[in-house]
Amino acid sequence: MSIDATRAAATIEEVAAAAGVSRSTVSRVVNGSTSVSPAALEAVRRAIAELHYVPNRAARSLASRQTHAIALVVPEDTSRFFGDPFFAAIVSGINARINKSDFVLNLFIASDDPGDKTSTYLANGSVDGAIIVSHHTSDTFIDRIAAAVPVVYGGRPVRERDRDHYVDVDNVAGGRDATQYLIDRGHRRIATITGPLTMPAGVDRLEGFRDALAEAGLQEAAVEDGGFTTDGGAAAMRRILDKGEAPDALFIASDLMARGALSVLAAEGLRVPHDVAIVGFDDSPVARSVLPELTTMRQPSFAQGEMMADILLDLLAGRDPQHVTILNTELVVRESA
Amino acid sequence: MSIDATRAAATIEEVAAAAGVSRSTVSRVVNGSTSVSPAALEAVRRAIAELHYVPNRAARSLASRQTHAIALVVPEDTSRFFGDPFFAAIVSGINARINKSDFVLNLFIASDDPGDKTSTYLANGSVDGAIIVSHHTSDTFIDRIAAAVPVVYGGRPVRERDRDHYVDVDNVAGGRDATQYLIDRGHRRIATITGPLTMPAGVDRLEGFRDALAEAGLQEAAVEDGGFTTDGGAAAMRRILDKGEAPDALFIASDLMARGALSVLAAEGLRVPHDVAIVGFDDSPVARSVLPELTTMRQPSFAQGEMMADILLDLLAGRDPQHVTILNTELVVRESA
DNA sequence: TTGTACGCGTTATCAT
DNA sequence: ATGATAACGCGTACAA
Repeated sequence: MSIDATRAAATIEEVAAAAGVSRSTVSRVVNGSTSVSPAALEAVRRAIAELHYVPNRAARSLASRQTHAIALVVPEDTSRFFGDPFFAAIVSGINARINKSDFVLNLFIASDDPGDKTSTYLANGSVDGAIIVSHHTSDTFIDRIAAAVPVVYGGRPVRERDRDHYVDVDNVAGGRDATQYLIDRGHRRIATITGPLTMPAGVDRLEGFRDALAEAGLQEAAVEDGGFTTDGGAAAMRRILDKGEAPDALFIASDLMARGALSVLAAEGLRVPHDVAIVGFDDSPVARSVLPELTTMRQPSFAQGEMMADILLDLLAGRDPQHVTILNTELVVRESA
Repeated sequence: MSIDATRAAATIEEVAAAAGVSRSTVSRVVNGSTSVSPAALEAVRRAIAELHYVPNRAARSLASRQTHAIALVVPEDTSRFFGDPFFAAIVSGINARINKSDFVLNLFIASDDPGDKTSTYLANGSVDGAIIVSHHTSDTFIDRIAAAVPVVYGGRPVRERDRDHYVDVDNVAGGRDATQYLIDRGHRRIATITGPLTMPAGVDRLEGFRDALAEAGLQEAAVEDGGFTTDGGAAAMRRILDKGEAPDALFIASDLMARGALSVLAAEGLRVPHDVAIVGFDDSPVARSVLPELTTMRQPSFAQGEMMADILLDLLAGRDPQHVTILNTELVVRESA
C-alpha cells in the first residue's frame, strides 16, 4: 500500500530536517506567515507532503493556548434534539461552516445534573467557544459555560444580557403572520398549540398569535402547550377537543406538533382543512410528509446554523460581530390551510 | 458571586504549592495512583477543591500521548442521520456511556470529498478512537480512519475484515420474522420497500424477506428501494402501485419509509391494514405517531449505542472485547398489520 | 528572512 | 511514598 498508516506521526522537527531549515521556519509556513523565502517555502511544503506531516493538536494548543475546538452544547431534555429535523438543519449549518475552518466540533449533551461534566470540561479551557443550540429557563449550567468561554446562542437566551450573541428568527412576527393568514381566510375560532413556555421560541410565537388576534378583535379559542414534540402536539389537540366546541383553525407552533395534532384530528373524523385549518411552523421535512401537506411558517434553520458558527468564529478571531441577528420567516401555503 | 470564572486556570504546580507537595504527588492523586499517603491525599484533595483545579487537556495529552477524545463519525449522505430517530437513539446511547467516562465526543460529518478534513484530523492523533455510526459501500474515507485509530462500527462494515469490531442487529432475522408474521396472517402477495442496497442493513433485511417468502413457497410481489427516507418510501410505494395489482401486504425496512408509504396509500384510498397490511422496522417514535400505528420490528438502538461506546472504551483500555455483537429484534404488533 | 531558546502544563522515569 | 527531571511537540519572542 502507498500509505503506511502505522508509521509514527512526523514531527515538525523531522520536517525541518528534511527541508534543511529550522523548526521555526516550518512553523511559519504551517501557520501562514509571510516572512518566508520562496525557496524555503517550497522545500518545507515538499517535506510536509512527503512526510504526511500534520501538526499535533495537543502540542499546538498547549503552546498557543488555543484549542481550536468548539463545543456544540445540546441541553439534555432537548435530546429530542436529535430526531427533530429543525435541529438537524441547524447542526448541518453549523457543521458546514466549522468544517471549512480549522476548528473541531465537540458534542456535549448537557444537563443540570451535578455529576454532569460538561461545564467542568468547558470551564477548564478544553474549548475556545461554545454554541448552545437551544435551552430552557431552568438550565443553569448555561450560565457557567457562558462565564467561561465566548458563547453564541441559537434563539434568544432566556436571561438575555447586552453582551450576549445570538441568532434567532422573528418568532413574534412568525406567529403573527401565521395567525393573520388564518384570520384572512375567514376563520374566527382560532386556537393555538404552543411550544414549552420555558423557551423563548414558545413564548414569542404565542405572543405573535395573540397580537394578531387582538388586532382583529378576536378571542383565543384555546391555548395548549404541546412541548414541541409530536406526542405533545397530539395530547394538546386532544385536550382542546375535549373542551367542547372545536376550533375552526389552529396555529401550531411546530410542524412536529402539527403532525401529532393531525393524527388526533383524523381519528376524530375531523377533516383538514375543511373542518379545521392548520398552520404549522418550521417547514421541516415532516410538513410535506404528512397528509394534508402542511401550510407552515418557514424558518431558515440551516442558515441560522451557519450564522451561529460564523459569529462564533468571528468572536474567536477577535472581531466584533453583531450581537443580535434576527432572521425572517416566510409563510408557505400548502394544503392544510 | 462565589465562583470567579475569569480567574486563570490553576495549574498542577499551584496545587502542589498549596498542598505542600510536589507536582508528581498531585499528578498521582489526580490519576488515582495508590501510592500516596493519606495525609498527602487529603491535602491535595483540599487544594484541588479550593483552587477549582482541572487538568489541562492539551498538556495532559501531549505528555501521555492520549487525547481522551473519540470521534463520532457520521457520513455526510447520512446526514438524514439527524432527523432520523433511529440515529437519535444510537447517539443518545453512545453519549450516555462516553459521558460517564472521561472521554469527549468529537463530531465529524464526513464525506469522500477530497477537501474534507475528517480523515486528516483523525489520522494525526487528535483522537484515540472512532465510532462510525453508519456507512455506505462508497465511503472510502472510512478505511483511512480505520487504518489510523481503533474503530467500532454501527452495523456490519461494508468490507468486513476479521479484526473489525461492530455492533449490529440481526437484520436478516428481523426481515424474516416481519415477513413471516405477514405470511402467518394469511397474506400472499407480499412486497417490500428496502433500504439502500449499498448498506448492509438494507441488504440483510431484504435477504430475510426473501428467506421467509422462499420457505413459504411464495413469490415476491415487488421490491423497491426507498433509501431509508420518508420521501423515498413514498416514491417506492407509488412505483409499486403503478405496477398494477397492489400487494396485500408490505414489509417496509424502516418506519420512516413506512410513513411515506402510508401517506401514498391514504391518498390512493387504500386502507391499512384492511386493504394492505404493513410491517415496519425500527420501532422509532414515528411508529406511534402515524395512523394507523405501525406494527414494526423493534431494534434496541439505544443499547446498540451503549455497546458501541463500551467496546471502543474497552479497546482503548487495552482489553480485548468481542469483535461482533449481534442484538436481537422483536416484533411489536400494533394496528398496521 | 532565519534560527535560538524558552515556555506551555502534564506525565513518566528514576532516584531516593 | 515522594520528588527531581526529562520528555511531549509546538509557538514565539528575541536576536542575528
